[in-house]
Amino acid sequence: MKKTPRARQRNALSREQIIQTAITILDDLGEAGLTFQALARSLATGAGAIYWHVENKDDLLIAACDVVIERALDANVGLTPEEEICSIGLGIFDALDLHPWMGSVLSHAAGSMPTIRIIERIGNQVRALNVVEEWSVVSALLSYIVGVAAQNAANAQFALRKGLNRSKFLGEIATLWAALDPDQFPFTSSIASKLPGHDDRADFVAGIRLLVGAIRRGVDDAS
Amino acid sequence: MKKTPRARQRNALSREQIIQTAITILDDLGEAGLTFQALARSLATGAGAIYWHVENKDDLLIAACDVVIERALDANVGLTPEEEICSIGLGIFDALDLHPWMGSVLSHAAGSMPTIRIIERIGNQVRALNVVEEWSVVSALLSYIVGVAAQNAANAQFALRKGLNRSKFLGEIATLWAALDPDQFPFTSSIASKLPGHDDRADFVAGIRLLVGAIRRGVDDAS
DNA sequence: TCCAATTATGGAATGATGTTCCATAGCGCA
DNA sequence: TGCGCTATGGAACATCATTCCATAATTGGA
Repeated sequence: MKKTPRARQRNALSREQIIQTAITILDDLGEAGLTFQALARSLATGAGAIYWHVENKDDLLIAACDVVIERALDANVGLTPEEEICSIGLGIFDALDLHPWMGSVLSHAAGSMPTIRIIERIGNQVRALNVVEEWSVVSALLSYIVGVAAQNAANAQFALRKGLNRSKFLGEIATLWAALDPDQFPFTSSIASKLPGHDDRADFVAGIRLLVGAIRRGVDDAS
Repeated sequence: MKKTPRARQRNALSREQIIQTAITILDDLGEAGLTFQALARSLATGAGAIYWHVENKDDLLIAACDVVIERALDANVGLTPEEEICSIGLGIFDALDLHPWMGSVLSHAAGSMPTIRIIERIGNQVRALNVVEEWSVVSALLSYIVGVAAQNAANAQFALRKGLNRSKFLGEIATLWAALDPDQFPFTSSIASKLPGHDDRADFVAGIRLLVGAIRRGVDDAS
């Protein structure tokens, strides 16, 4: 037996501890706030020591993302497949809203753990719907959910970096859009006023329902 | 009159020239390849000079993105609104596939020019459909199109960075997924084999058609 | 035509970051 | 007690974006 992971140092530095600390820093200071120096300071150690437990920054970010995603997905059961898919989507939307740094991580984490977890949850519900092209449907739902949630998170992150709250941020964009040349950008300039009061979360669910409804209809048509 | 933008230096350094060179570098070397040093070398100047024409790297990236998006959107006319929306989506999908670096730029460019251009094009078509909740619909389409296209581009970028071509990359992920514990990840492990042969572009259009169809149906139901 | 102001340049400095290196400390085991 | 493995932490390194600054080119006015 070579593998005896018993107590090592006095104050053991563990991968889990590193990931948790990273999440705290990311939540508090945003994506740019997580540096190996800051992380080392928080953990009262040096940057080099962290690399013993973590491959590199990407590895750390994906691991952090995975922890949060796992938590976000463990709730909701006993609903219809359609409602469950909405619930999964909302769970991810809210998680990204709370942890905006996850957006860019999820985008660069193709095929890795956090994505797999989401696919698995959606996939099981889609399978329960007896769809023919399972993977196409799951792929579309995954892309929509992650894509929209990430977009929303990016706005939050952007607002945070500029020290504005969400509504101030949307107000600034609205002002910008309202000032556009109405001849060149008739639609965008006309829609500007509706931007601040807009409920992104509600539209997000509406989009999922649209997709799920269309899928359901496809199944019904075939039968 | 203070503003006389006539010929300045012998070999004038212009914003347009900088942006074009940046696009070339981004296409050739990927996102990480664009540094101010590399850009200065290509332009036979110093890094400092570039800052006279460009605010910072984000500004440059957004401007580069805008040029490509503008080109990608200037085609197609004379179709039905539904088909035009599909066509716009495909234009963006293909542009991101050809220029994978645009994915992360578009995600961080909320409310700025490239996004405005897309919204404008989609918005005009949606308006032609006489939808009640215009902005909600446009918002959903925008998110889906940019989200899915960016996700696809991220895969391409990731594959590029690992020196693999697209199918080798998908094959690697498929192997990874196939090796998952079937008890813990029944869906993902079962779907692994279908990953490499999968046509993302076709599914992308299918998703748009699903959304557009649902919107259309909503309009018909109301009338 | 010459001069001062403005516009523009390019290369050197700055500061921050991810990552690697390395001397050494803690710990289990013989 | 000493050998070897696991860990540690801080210094060193290379790379960037960005800022600074001395100075060149150009222009508009006297």
